[in-house]
Amino acid sequence: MTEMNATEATEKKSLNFIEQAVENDLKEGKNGSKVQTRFPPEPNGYLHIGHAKAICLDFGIAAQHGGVCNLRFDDTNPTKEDMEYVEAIKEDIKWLGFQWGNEYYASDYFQQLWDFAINLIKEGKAYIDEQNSEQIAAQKGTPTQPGTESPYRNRPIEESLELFEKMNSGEIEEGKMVLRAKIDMASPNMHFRDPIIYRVVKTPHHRTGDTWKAYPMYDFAHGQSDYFEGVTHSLCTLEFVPHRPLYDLFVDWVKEGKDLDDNRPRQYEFNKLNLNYTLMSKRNLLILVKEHLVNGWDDPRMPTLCGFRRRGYSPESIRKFVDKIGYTTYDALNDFALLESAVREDLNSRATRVSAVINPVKLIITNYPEGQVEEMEAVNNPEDPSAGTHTIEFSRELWIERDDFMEDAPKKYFRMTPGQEVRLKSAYIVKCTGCKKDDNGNVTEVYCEYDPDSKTGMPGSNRKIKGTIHWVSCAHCLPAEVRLYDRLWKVENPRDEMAAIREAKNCDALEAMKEMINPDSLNILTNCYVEKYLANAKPLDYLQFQRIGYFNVDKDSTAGHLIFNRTVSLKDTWSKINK
RNA sequence: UGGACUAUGGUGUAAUGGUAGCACAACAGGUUUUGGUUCUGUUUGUCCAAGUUCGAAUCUUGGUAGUCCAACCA
Repeated sequence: MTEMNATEATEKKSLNFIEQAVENDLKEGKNGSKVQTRFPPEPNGYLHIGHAKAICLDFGIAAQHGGVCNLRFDDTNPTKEDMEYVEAIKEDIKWLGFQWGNEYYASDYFQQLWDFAINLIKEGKAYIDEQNSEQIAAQKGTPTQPGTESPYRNRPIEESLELFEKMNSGEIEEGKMVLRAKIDMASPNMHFRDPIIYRVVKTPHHRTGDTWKAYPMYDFAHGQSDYFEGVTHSLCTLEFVPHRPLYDLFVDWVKEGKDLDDNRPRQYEFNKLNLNYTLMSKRNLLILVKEHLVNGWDDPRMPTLCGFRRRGYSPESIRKFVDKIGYTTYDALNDFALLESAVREDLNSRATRVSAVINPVKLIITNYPEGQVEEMEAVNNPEDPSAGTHTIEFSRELWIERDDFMEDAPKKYFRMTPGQEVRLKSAYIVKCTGCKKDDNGNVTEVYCEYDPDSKTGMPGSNRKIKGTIHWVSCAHCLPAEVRLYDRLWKVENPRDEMAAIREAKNCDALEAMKEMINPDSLNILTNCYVEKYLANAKPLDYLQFQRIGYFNVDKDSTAGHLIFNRTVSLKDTWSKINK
């Protein structure tokens, strides 16, 4: 854990149920009172915020007890995996603020797992099944009915041994045979009904190439890998609860006499993250990317960590959010507003305040001398005096937000309207005198007169003025593109909704997605102006466009074409009143 | 109609047999050179029923509702 901030570290709170279980294990002296965890992603996609929840726990539990958390890539299915994902995953974990101990790969254990499988065959605990997947599935039974035994279940050990070698040598085609553990076809736990533990895959593996043709399944790799590494607490999400007895069984088998009874990994399960208006599963995110419904894994509308990063979320805000939602065994649906409150809270304390006008209309100060330019002092962050100030040029012609002028304003409108005084942030108090309109009645220019004694810092500025608006000087600003994001999905629970649509329309995932997607999730504004101070802003410089929201420079931004992403808007009580 | 798991304000989460608390959201007000921030206050909750107990959100039983499990995915 690298950069925990003070509030995170000192905020004392009750232990979650996993932390309590770990404390308890320690007290009982299990695993020699040692803690070791692992974060085990499959390199088949980019990490999303649900993974962040797992990462915070895996690394957090280890750190709490002076243990280590290793990174282990669960790369047992070469058809889906790629080194591109390995690199991206490592980058995202580091960005989140965590450092793993060792970097392991399940593929490093292929030989050990193979040897173990051979032993099981020799002990009569595994056999080669030559049936196809349909036959095997049919014999599996149903949750309410026991399965039936494969005709190959009791074949001679020598035969299984020989065929297993052939599965790996390339002589056997994919799907023609599998290795199954001989357990219990009548078990109420479906995972015990002679689970497939090895299958043939001829796609080259991203690390081991074509060395192997027979690959272990998840259930046959995970527990053993944990055991090989010395993992004590194997933390995963709730859908693996039914796998736990199998996890324990295989660990028992692989340990067999080789280690102390108590020295073993134990699986603990917590609820995975569900966010409303968000689709989380990697399978579906992959469809979004492949079908170009979004612009890549790091599209700022994606719930991926790289998406949040590009959008302008800080790693601290994501950790804060994860900390707030907690870990339980309840299948919760979290409110996206909680994540937004976490990022606002974090960015409020650190973002540099700047001036940007995203929907401009010209303001002319009719009594301000033409050609005159003043340098005004702008506070970088009122929450943090040490952040200092920067200068911003002021002149006769300014851009202000179109929203900040109304010819006929309602009673509580504190902004620019004829006859009303308003403060230009960090500059002068002005009184609106009117506006000019085109033939269609659109306002083209707004006019005002300034009070020369009211400059910020001078005594004359200490007047009570209801409204303060931001501005940039027309002759001293930079054009910019601003991208406003809204939720990607129209429905609150896209996961359930998608299932419902697919059921009702008998359609594929893509079609259901197209029906749920929010057509207004991206709004590109090309006619924006920002103050010159932003000429050299970089991605990951956290910014607040005053009175608008938090923004971040997009990775595609250039000096000649500035692009900003809105991370999240500021809370806006006015728009609520106005409704 | 098999097994496993779960149920606390709108949402999430605490309470470990002893005052139901916190955060977000919502609402009202004060402060404010961001209608931001901040501060104060308000509204809203133990799924149902029976039992055990001096005492139950917590333990028991029975309901009800939800989640997961029948991939040669992880």
